[in-house]
Amino acid sequence: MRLPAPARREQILDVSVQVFAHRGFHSTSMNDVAEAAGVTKPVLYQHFDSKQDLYMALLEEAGTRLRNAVRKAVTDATSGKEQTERGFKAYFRWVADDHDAFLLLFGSRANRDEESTIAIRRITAEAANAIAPLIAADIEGEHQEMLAHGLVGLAEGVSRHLVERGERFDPEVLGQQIADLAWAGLRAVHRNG
Amino acid sequence: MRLPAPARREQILDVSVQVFAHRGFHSTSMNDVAEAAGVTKPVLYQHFDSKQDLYMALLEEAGTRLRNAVRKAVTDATSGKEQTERGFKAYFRWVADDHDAFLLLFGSRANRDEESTIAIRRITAEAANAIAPLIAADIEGEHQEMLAHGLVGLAEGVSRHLVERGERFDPEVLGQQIADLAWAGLRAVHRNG
DNA sequence: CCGAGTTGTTACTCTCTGGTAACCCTTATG
DNA sequence: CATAAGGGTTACCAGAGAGTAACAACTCGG
Repeated sequence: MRLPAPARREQILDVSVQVFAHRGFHSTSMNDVAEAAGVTKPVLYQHFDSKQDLYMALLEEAGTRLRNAVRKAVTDATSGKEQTERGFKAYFRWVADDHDAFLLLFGSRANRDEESTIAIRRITAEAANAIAPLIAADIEGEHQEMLAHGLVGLAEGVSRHLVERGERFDPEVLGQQIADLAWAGLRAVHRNG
Repeated sequence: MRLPAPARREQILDVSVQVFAHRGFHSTSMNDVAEAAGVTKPVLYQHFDSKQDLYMALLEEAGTRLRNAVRKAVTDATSGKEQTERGFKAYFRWVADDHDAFLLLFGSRANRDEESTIAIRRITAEAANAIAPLIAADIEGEHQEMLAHGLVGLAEGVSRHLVERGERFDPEVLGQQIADLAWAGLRAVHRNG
């Protein structure tokens, strides 16, 4: 079945995010991707310079979708607590909806070389930076950042556990719970620190 | 420099944990490992059946050290809160001491194929199972497990952030803080859930 | 209905690297 | 000083997979 170039490009992105998400970067050959897309290898190279290039495009897209989802949710919240709740809910909604993208970025099969490591680290760092200001302002910056990365890890750990076991979950309920945990936890650190 | 077989085996393990930790599985060739150990490839195959076999041995060792460290610390604690504190402190002490092992298991360069994914998942699951009982008993089992994985992720996120940026930290102080966060957080989930 | 541009395929090349066969040192021991 | 025995090396094989050159086939405007 023939497709116009832009459509084919989109289809390749759609298909390859699935393949890479489940088998990882190194275990997936360009032939695998091509086969999954119903074409042959050279077609891939008409749209992407290299395997790395294709992979980076996927990471970029996934990261953007995550960022937008959370940013949009957090925007019109008034209190810090509300931001936290909305943020986590939006995050888990993204995980539920964009399953393969989650696995691509944070799944344990996400084999990473130099370049992709940096890309993923950047995405994680962005998430952490978005969270950092929520943490009590009288904690010093470096510390804030560290705790923020902890909370990102918290959400990541929960999601990975659920997604990799294929368990269903309600993003609203889950988000509320984890937000509660995070919020109360942060206040405790604040008090005791 | 010639070495007796057991010593050579140990040396290979020592050296390769460093190499794999920093460059990841797929980006590290057996020649790289051999070179780092100051020998040639066939020597490696006198001690390990395959690259995978060597890698699994490293994961196994690292996992055992982590498990022992935490288990030992938690053993003679009376209250759940004390267990939490000791557990996290021991964990961060392990991270600080066994740097490369941490990166091997949880670093973002930890490229994983089928087999190693399973091994690492098992280690993480063990950690989570150790934590699960600490979580208020009136939360149902599946939920407990999920929160436990979240806390593992929390510690992982904090460690990764610190280790990959090469920042120094005091395991006692850090462990106390994260334990505070976890403990207070769990109680909040308990109340609100 | 024709031909130019675009989509796709076949059939390679080339490199990298895991793994091995065959051989060479060094050391200890009677 | 002969001789195992074990530690180590050189030089190779074979497979996998990224990337490409050359060619085929569809389709759409004129």
